[in-house]
Amino acid sequence: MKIGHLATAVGMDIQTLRYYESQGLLSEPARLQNGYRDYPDEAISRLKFIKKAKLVGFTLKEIKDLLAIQVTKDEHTCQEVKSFTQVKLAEISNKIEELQRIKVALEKIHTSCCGGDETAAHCSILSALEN
Amino acid sequence: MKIGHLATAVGMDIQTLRYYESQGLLSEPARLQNGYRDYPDEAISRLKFIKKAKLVGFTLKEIKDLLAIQVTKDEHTCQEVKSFTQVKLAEISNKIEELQRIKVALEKIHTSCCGGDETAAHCSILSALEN
DNA sequence: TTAAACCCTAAAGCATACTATAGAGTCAAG
DNA sequence: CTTGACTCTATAGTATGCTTTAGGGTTTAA
Ligand SMILES: [Zn+2]
Ligand SMILES: [Zn+2]
Ligand SMILES: [Zn+2]
Ligand SMILES: [Zn+2]
Repeated sequence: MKIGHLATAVGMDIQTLRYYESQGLLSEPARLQNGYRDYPDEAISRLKFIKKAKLVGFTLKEIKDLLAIQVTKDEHTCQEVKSFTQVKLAEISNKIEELQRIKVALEKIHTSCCGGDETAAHCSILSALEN
Repeated sequence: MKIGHLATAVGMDIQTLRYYESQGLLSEPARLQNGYRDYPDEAISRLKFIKKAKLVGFTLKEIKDLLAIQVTKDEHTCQEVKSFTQVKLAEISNKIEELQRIKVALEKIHTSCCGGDETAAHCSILSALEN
């Protein structure tokens, strides 16, 4: 399978596939005599795995590690795999908390402003940022 | 006031101040005869404004715009200022929603995994990413 | 006088995940 | 035989907010 075909099959674009290869997420495929990449069918499932993992927030580096486990499942444990989701869940929870903190602070100054069309000389948002 | 003093006063470091200057958040200060920057006292409050604005999620570019309004409050309206917090609130809400979507999806696959120390051959996390 | 502490500029590096550009070879159809 | 579609490599650019590096001047206290 040539790269354009693969890209279409998985809904990614060609440069992205070459980029993933450069980052070690996709192993170097065989080459045709003209030098074109020639992917095996498994490349499709590997890329779908990558897509799903991205959807749940994993970085490419993490996905690379997950893929390494996936191809040698027998040599790894559920514990090991679960620690990935554990860590990522903690990260995401922290991000959410941080954003909620920001949101609350922002809402507070937002609601205090009259939003009118008089001059901002008395604006409580600006005052809040000044003090 | 020299840059080191100012940096200490606001708890930022020197390079950051020079960076802010390069980005137009801090106006170019006067120079001493030896070429050293010589900041007026107002630089402190300006930097505190920047810090607070960062804390509620504004980017440097947005802060630059807010500062421009702040120094000419009379020529701007509350409406105008409030639109900044409005937009930012929407952005943050979206980010939170996206993260919560991810979190739910991740929790789902996380809890389905036994987390045991047998081999990952049957791991439901890997299966979830494969299908 | 000399060493530490402070200041200067310009440019590059970092992290992330691509995206774009330049310059060039290959292939199939008309 | 040429045009368009496809592929290749290598390199640089994007966004964000710094941080680091390199290579030098200046000031102050001992
Ligand atoms: Zn008002
Ligand atoms: Zn207002
Ligand atoms: Zn298990
Ligand atoms: Zn498992």
